[in-house]
Amino acid sequence: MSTADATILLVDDHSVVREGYRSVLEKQPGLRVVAEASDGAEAYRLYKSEAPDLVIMDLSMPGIGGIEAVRRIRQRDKGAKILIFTMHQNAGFAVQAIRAGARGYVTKTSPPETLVRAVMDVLAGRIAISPDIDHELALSRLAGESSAADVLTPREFEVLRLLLAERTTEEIAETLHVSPKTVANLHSLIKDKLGVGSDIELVRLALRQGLLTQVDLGEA
Amino acid sequence: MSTADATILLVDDHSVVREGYRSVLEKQPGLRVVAEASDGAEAYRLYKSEAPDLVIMDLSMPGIGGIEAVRRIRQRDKGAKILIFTMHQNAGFAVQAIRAGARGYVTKTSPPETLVRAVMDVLAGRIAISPDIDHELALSRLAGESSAADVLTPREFEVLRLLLAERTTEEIAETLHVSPKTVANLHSLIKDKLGVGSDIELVRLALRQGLLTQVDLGEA
DNA sequence: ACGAACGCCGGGAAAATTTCACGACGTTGC
DNA sequence: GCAACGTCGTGAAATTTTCCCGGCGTTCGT
Repeated sequence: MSTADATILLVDDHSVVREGYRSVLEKQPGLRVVAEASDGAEAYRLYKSEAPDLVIMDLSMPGIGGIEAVRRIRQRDKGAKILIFTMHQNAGFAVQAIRAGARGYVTKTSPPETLVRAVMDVLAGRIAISPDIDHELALSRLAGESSAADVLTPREFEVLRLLLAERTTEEIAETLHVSPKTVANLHSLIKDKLGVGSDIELVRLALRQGLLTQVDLGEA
Repeated sequence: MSTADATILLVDDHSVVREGYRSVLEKQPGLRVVAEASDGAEAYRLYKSEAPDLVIMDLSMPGIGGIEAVRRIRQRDKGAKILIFTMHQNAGFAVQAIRAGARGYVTKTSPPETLVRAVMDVLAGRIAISPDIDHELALSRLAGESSAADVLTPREFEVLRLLLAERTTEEIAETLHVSPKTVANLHSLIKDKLGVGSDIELVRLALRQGLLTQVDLGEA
């Protein structure tokens, strides 16, 4: 393989799924998978040490999620090329990911060609969005639809995600390395921005917008 | 390849993910992937036409889900061997799947060896459960698996229902003709009885137990 | 280059809520 | 009849939420 091969870092918490990416990508000449990570923190570490040309990242992962990982990597390296590859066929997530600095968003239901095409596009400096998400975005645009993703800043959105996923304010503060006070302030601000008065309404809103899927309810 | 190869049908709505299964499985001698489906209905059709020795199936898919597909296949063929391979690390789902007739339940976070091992076990007629799910099941068994419905008194249950449906403590107090303070007391007691620390967890618990359905969320 | 605007972080203090301890009342059941 | 329990409520303490504030860094328009 040539020294001009584009190097790739895969990030997904399912090893068999990474095997799938790898299998598809390595059939393409000019691409080389050089590292794999199973969560956001590991992704950040490997990005620093490997400096890959492209990161392909899932969104839902334990600990710091994909959005936060994108934010951190881009904060360190403004030119980083990150392609989101996820099961979430949700325009709100796509908006957040792109805002955080991702250069592409492709759903896992897409055929392998779409993924390969997107990888090439992002490597060439273009933004890549899979057709189904294009459609979602078009629909939400047409509907006027002010979603959570539109009114919240990336940080707020990340905190919202963790509020829905984790347990206590303290735990969230720790994963984000900020003070519990900050999380509490953000929590309050989020409810204000979304126009809900209670946490219960907040969860209902998140459910309606597909931010929390019924199957994503975690352990018993 | 020998005619004694075990034939496999893969069912998952993510093509790149199927590529992962295939890559892992075909490294094993004696296994042969003979068909792929991307939803439950297609899985059923292909099961009938291909009569594979084993089906590896995801749970969350468009249209009829994995559980329903298992049920249909088993209804047609009581000896069908179906292994669930899913992201849902949830004991409840595992119980449902096994009850429906699946012979194994492995999470996608498991290493490839675990999947291969489970495939072999199921082909040999054994039930295969991945270690993390074993653990979940053990925990829920130990916890005595208390559902909201049986630890709460009728009044508490009613208040819970209203908490999920209405907006404020005051509104609930009015519909019940009691003081807001009483509602707050009950609210607190309910969280205590159900062992949750926050309203967010409370909603998640309610969702898991089917107390709040997605359709009940009002308008978009 | 500069100021304005905004996102992000968190302290302090007031306001509101949650939690706890306690008692009253009625019903059920042994 | 009396013990156990569900229901309702008060008051006070503990905790959380909310609001207001300033500091810091980045982006953006002029």
